[in-house]
Amino acid sequence: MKVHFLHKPDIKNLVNFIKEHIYDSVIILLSRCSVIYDGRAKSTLNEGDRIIMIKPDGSLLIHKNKKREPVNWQPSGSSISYKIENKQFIIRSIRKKPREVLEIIVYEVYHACAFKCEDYEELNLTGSEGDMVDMIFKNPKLIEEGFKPLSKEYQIPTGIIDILGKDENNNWVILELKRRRADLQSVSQLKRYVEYFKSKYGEKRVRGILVAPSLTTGALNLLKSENLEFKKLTPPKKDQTLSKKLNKKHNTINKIAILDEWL
Amino acid sequence: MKVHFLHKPDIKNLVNFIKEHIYDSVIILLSRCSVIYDGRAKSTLNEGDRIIMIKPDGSLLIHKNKKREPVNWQPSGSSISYKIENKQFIIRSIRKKPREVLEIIVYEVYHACAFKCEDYEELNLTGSEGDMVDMIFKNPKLIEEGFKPLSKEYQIPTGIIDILGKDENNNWVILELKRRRADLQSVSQLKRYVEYFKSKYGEKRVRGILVAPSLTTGALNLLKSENLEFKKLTPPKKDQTLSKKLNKKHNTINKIAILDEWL
DNA sequence: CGTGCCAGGTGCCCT
DNA sequence: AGGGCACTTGGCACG
Repeated sequence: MKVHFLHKPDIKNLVNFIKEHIYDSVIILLSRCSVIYDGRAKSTLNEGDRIIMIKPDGSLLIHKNKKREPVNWQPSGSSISYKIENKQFIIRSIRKKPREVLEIIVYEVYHACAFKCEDYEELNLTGSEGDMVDMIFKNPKLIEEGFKPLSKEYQIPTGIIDILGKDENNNWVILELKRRRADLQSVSQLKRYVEYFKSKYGEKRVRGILVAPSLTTGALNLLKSENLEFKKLTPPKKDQTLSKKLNKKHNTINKIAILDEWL
Repeated sequence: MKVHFLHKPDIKNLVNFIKEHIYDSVIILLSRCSVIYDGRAKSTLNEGDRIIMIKPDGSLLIHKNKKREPVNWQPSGSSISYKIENKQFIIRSIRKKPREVLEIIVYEVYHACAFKCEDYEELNLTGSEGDMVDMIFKNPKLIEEGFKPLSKEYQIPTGIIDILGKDENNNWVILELKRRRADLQSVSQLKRYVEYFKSKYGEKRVRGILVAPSLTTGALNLLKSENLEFKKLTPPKKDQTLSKKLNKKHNTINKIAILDEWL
């Protein structure tokens, strides 16, 4: 059975339900609750309707009716316990390191379900910084004619250089890549690497290039005043076989079932 | 009615269910699905069991059985459409800016619920950077004897200074606060502000202090080599009335119902 | 483990 | 709308 559920369960049935499915299924509670959290920070949340999700890996999410982010949570690896107290159901999640305690006072559960969530597929994502790195190593002249990339993720005391290379005049070239619009922080990061290299190899022999699809105004100003350079480059989205397949299927079906309309 | 649900719905009932509750209730689908996303990046996710959550504000989450983070999502403000295609249910979410399209091919819905999620309470959180700012303004000698904070969030061309002040010798003092262990990036940030101030007021008249509970090794090294300073300070967790109340209640109840045990 | 840093980061606040 | 940045950031990869 994929899904078990209880509608408006009494507290006894709820406890048994949790006991049966915890650490095995994803448990979802549509509930009225309040939340206390104490850990890296500390928070309280008064009584209201929320969705509680408890995953088999110990992660716990409490969602409000808005936004992508949970209002409270505990990451995977946390351990769950629960008890009845004065006819209220209390869920406690404890994270060991750093020590964080989350406590949910559940006043009412409108609906509970447990989902034996079987999933053997991983996300296949493209268009990230790593794809930019690959692209530049395959085709270095995207940076400039004569650019020779030497190593990626090159470690120095002040951080990790995305791509280290040399230009046609044998100057060191430090690339800092950003998959999205680069900001002040990106410039500071590049500057930090360049300054270390300059202290080692001399002012004249080191260049720093920020590689990104665009720049904020502040970043551009700082970049110029620091004699750093900018190269416009957008992260590539690789052709994904599956994506194509699904889209094709999609299109084929469209021809057959023309009447289908988006609602 | 707080919660409506369908167990193992056929596709027609499912469509009506969605039509009835979308943009009004939080809809949760326990489903087998695949996902295509194209926007800032691009991804595919093959068939598997996942939890789909659609909130009234247009945010959409697709959760696997692990981790705190959704595997795919769309933030609030996105618009949802859906249709039947070859006996499969397809959900499409479109975000306008930046343009991002998410498409879920739903092969099977094991269970669907819609939750009229009424919530008038906001999270009350303490222990954040803002609390550190307040603490320092209330008690400036936490930084050092004679420190005078002058303004918070002081804007300069290269960013925003957390706290700007003067020391007892009338030097400018720039504080960069971190609520958690400070890293290389924190030092770079402070350095960026300090360098702007030095270029305006001269080398000798400007100090930079990183204020945080601790430092990474790399950050400490960089800080020292840049003649910046460190002041150990941990963000305060304010006494939260509600938290106390709940804990007290909790304790009182414990005395009454001693037999309750954590499971 | 700590260090460093990317992320489709998200969300908040300010101009 | 763009900028700057905090976040209980989470998550990953590497030493």
